[in-house]
Amino acid sequence: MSLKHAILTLLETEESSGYDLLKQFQSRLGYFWNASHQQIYAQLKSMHSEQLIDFHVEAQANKPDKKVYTLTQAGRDALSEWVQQPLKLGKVNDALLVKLYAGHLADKDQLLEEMTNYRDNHQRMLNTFLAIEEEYKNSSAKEKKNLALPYLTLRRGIIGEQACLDWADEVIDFLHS
Amino acid sequence: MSLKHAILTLLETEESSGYDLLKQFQSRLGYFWNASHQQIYAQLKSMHSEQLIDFHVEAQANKPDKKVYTLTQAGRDALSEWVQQPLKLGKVNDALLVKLYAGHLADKDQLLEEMTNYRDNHQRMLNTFLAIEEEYKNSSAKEKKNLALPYLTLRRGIIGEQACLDWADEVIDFLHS
DNA sequence: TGTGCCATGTAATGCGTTACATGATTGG
DNA sequence: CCAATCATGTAACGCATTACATGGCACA
Repeated sequence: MSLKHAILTLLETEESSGYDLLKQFQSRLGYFWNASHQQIYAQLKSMHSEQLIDFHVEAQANKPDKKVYTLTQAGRDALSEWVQQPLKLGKVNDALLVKLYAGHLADKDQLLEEMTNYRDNHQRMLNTFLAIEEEYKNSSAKEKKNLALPYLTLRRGIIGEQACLDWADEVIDFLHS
Repeated sequence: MSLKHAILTLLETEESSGYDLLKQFQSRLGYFWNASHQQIYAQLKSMHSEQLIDFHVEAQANKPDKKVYTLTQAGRDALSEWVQQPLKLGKVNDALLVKLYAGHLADKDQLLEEMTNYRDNHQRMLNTFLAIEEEYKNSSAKEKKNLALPYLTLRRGIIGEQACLDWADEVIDFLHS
């Protein structure tokens, strides 16, 4: 049950609405967590009933009202307790690899298209991450210090995406031969 | 719903019991799919009721009987149809990155232990994969040709694990500084 | 007038985890 | 004698996906 902790982590940095959290997951945090709006709203509701978070409604000009959530003390405590606990290894479930494994049942062009599509998607992600890295590198020494840990998670994204591209190139080469 | 297709893929290569499938996921296929025995047995049951697979009971000396499953024609068809369909991008949910992001709430030693543990696990995986790669490289030309696609999925494992190690080293360096 | 963004939700179904349950055989 | 491996399952619960639902504002 870690969507809960991902949300606590984001709220610890800044108060946000469900919609804000969604946007964060979709953009710069896409590397480490993904969740649908339905999941997020449901989770916020249940966290509120557990009193880990609180909210106030904020009216906006020309936009719908939003519920802005903040951590309670109990939420802060739950988060630091969780950070202290050891994790177990995450599991890998990669449908693309299943498909490749069974690739003799598809035709080469089909697989090639799948692979180039995969490559393009990861190239796009990598570009996004590299742009964020540039921003980080151009920030002040003080900011760099504050953002050191988030920066390391970004590095995971960059290194991981680069690995995806390297592998995709190997596969594409093979399929072309 | 892809555990189903992962199982079809394995059965397409060779008939297996639920237990055999579990072992395959745990060992050499660990990189691309993981599933618990409960999940596997439940899935086999439901696939059998959909008539994608068939089984016969095999008695063994000094071991419990086992149910050996094989693909039906419908199963074969379902698999090739699935291989033909485009996939959507898999989602990333990495609790370790959430933890690092919120790492200012933990103490350095705690994080270091978590990271070295992570590093060790991935080193172990990498070693396993490299050993399998050696086997592949020493096999006959004919076998190499047959195993070309599974070999590419293994490459994904090797490249991915290497990326984990590189990243872990960056993080560990940072935490030591 | 239609597309897309902002902003929030409910309901049904499907997938995964945890806990519980059994029982023989092999090797140290 | 104890632990591990082989081999199979049920039941309860929690997490994720898909489909359905609403409604205003901005921009072309």
